[in-house]
Amino acid sequence: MTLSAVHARKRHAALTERSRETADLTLRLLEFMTLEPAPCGVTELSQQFGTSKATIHRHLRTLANREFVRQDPATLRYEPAIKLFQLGERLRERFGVLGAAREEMTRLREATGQAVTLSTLAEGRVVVLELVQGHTAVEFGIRPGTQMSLHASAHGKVALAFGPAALLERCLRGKLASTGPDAITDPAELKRQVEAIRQQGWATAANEVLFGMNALAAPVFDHRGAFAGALAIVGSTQFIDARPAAKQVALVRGAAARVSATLGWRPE
Amino acid sequence: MTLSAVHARKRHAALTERSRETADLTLRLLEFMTLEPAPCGVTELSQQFGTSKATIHRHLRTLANREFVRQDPATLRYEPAIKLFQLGERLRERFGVLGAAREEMTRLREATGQAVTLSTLAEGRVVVLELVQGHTAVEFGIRPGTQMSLHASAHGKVALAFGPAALLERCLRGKLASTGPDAITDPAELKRQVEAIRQQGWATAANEVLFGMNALAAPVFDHRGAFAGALAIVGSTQFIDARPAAKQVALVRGAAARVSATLGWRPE
DNA sequence: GAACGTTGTTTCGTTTAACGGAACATCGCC
DNA sequence: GGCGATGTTCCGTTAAACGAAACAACGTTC
Repeated sequence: MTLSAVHARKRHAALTERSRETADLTLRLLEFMTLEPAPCGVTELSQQFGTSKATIHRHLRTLANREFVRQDPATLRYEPAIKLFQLGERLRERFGVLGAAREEMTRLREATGQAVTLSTLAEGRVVVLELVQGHTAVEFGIRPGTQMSLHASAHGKVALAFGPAALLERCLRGKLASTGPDAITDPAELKRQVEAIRQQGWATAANEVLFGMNALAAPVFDHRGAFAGALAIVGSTQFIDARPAAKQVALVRGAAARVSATLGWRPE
Repeated sequence: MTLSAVHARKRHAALTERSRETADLTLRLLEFMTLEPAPCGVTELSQQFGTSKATIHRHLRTLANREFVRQDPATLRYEPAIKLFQLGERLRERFGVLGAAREEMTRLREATGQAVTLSTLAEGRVVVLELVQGHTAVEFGIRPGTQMSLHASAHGKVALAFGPAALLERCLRGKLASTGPDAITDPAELKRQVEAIRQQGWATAANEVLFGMNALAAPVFDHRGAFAGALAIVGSTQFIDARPAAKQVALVRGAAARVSATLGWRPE
């Protein structure tokens, strides 16, 4: 092995997978274009990724052949195609908790008048799976696909309290970024709160994500008793107090428990 | 050039992009795994795609590095990761008609009691963008991401009537597959119906998708007057008659018109 | 209206990285 | 304990990805 080869190998290992792989560029392109708000041009992308226009063009063609992206006939620019959305929806349906929760979500909305959200824990991330709009005048827009912070949201704190222990440990080790006015930033305080949430079986997060907003979340478990997600009502602090009404707590916990039961969970 | 090389070249041209491109395999893998209901194994995939296990493994690693797929630590099998869902949701939000319609959709649901769906026309396909659940006991599950047939659904027929003329032409030339009990299969009949829909400004499709189900759809236009999608109520034929009540028609058409207005459309 | 500066696209020879066979490391099962 | 699965790694071969440069099709500018 030559010296430069050794260096190349080292660099490879060091950067933990550089853009060595060609397919990798295709994936990066797809992701970039999806996060970009407007269609992208070949030249623009070639500058962005530091490669030639020819390469970008070839990759876009590959993506277009599989209908992952499309080219606007008028502007000649490229953008993600509808297929990506359709595949994403397919993936959503994989989460059993969603099917089990839908009915209960609308019922909870009727009972509370507030918007209802369902989240799940996937790959260590809390992601909103579904939203049922509330009946209030102003609506908070926690759209499906949104990723909630672990330490500064009701969904996240429920996941910390009832999800795998490793998740909490990792979260406590990391930096607790302040995502909103009243977000928790002290690890000790977080640990204390999570413990309380585990005891009481529900969590709130007033002014943690957005000022004036609160959520009340309860855990859902699957047939093995493993954490499957969180069900929550979300709305103005005017309707969901930092110390929520006993009735609201009972409604959310009840709904979550019934979803758990649908998933085959049986309380010991 | 050898003879086999000539053949290979010919095959390449004939099949209009075979699996020549390597990135192409990555995309096919991603799509296949998403449509598959359960996680996939390397061996299984290598048989499915007719390549070596080594190749499949390398591609899966590439996908995993970008977090498009994940490997179940327990079973070692691979499945699409949550990122795909998140990207799909990003894409959905690109459709302006969705943001403009959300409020009106819940209002229409309140007024009619039926489930409300919004579709758009993307790359010649009618795709359901959003669903607002109804208040009825049994719910029809037209989930977001679903692709509706052009000729045998209310959404599709509205697209044919108010979308680009080329779409209708192409549809009339193709075969009209029967997707439900009362689906239209005769091109002449379809042409006649589409004409009527264009005149009256709305469409129904009783028993076309599913027996006992009907939908009532009206078109939405953007600021340029171009077809932007369709708004519909969907429910049992018990509630939405094949000849729907005048009030229902007025409600749906009114809602669609207000969404159009939000998009900047002004009636001449 | 001709010259220019864009854009996306194509070609082509070089070189890199994708390829598959085979060996390897685990695991579960009989 | 050996068998038959699995997923993973290695390595020499070769095919396909690469970038430079030429190209074609617009818009703009002087």
